[in-house]
Amino acid sequence: MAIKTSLRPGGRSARVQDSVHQATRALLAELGRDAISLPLIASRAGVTPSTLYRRWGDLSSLLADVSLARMHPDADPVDTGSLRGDLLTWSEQYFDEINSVPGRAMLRDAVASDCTNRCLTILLGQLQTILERAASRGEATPSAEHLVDRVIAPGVFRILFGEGAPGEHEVNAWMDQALG
Amino acid sequence: MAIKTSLRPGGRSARVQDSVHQATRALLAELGRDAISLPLIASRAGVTPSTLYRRWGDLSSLLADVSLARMHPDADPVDTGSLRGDLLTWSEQYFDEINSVPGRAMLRDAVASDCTNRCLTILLGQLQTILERAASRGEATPSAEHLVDRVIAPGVFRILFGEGAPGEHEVNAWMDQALG
DNA sequence: ACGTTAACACAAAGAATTTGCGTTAGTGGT
DNA sequence: ACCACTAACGCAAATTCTTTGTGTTAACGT
Repeated sequence: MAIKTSLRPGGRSARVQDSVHQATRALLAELGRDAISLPLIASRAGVTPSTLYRRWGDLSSLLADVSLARMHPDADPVDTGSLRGDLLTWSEQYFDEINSVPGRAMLRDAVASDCTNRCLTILLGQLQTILERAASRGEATPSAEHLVDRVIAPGVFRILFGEGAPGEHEVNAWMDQALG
Repeated sequence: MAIKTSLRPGGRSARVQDSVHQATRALLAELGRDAISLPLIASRAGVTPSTLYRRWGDLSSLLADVSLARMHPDADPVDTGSLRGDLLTWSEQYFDEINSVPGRAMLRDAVASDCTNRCLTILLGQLQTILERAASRGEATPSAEHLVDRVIAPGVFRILFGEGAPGEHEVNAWMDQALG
């Protein structure tokens, strides 16, 4: 179910959201993904379950929302001095993250709910900052969409459907083809 | 949850499975994905809900199992006379199918449960028959995994995270690069 | 044919989800 | 600053889903 982008972002709604997000992260760390329920989060956050059901719809949507919110303020991708280096270190880190147990759980929740578009937006944003940095260095840059098609998509597909994250060698080959 | 590959595939288990699969397909067609529940399927199939919970675990796993079972006996990919033609017509059909509303629902259920490996197996099987046919014609053939990385993964990624299925022109370009 | 046990039925207990209605507190207008 | 409006929440009852314990059936091996 889609997250309701609150039409009234004022005091109380924001407080509830903060409280719920915080409770979710705490329980996620304490008990793990499979041991938490929506009423449990509600009681920890000091709100009634019906509030969460009306606002988020179900557990998957709430967890995806919380995970994606945690993703935003991550530091900018490291600057290695070259586009190729930036992309390689960033993608390695990215694949490692979503290949971890909580990472895969987040992916599943994101797919189950309907915030895959937010995932893509965040992803494209990260790539964009890398690409703009490269452009400011005078390097020739492909489009972010091209990188997604040639590198990110194969990696994510393997993590979701295949035998875990792609090897470093393979990512290198994909990257060469994408940049060359 | 993973599907329990019944250690006792004899009469009764098989009958129950048939009944459940049939009931699921019927309800899926009558009411749609979002209106069916596990107890509902159980009552239609003439079994108790606890049987379904013990055997399939949850609704996503059951639906994914039913969908994947429907996928197997599909006719072999059409023979267009060339590897490139075979792959293009097959992939177009494949993308159309998983981009449909029930197709996307199936994908979500497959990701939510743990039968993504079965998805990949079926996929590789289809590609393999196309590749073997091409090999028997004397054509040079890439590996099935390479095709997955270069063509299938980008398409599936777009359907899951992006703006729907890739255009025919784009698939053509991907295919050219994968084959050439 | 017989013993073994996986798979199922039944039912009760427990948890999650939905829903109706009253209340609180942002929001916009005066 | 005050007031009217209503989105968002609290509460609680009703419903539905899920789990679990126990007994029974029937498939499988010998």
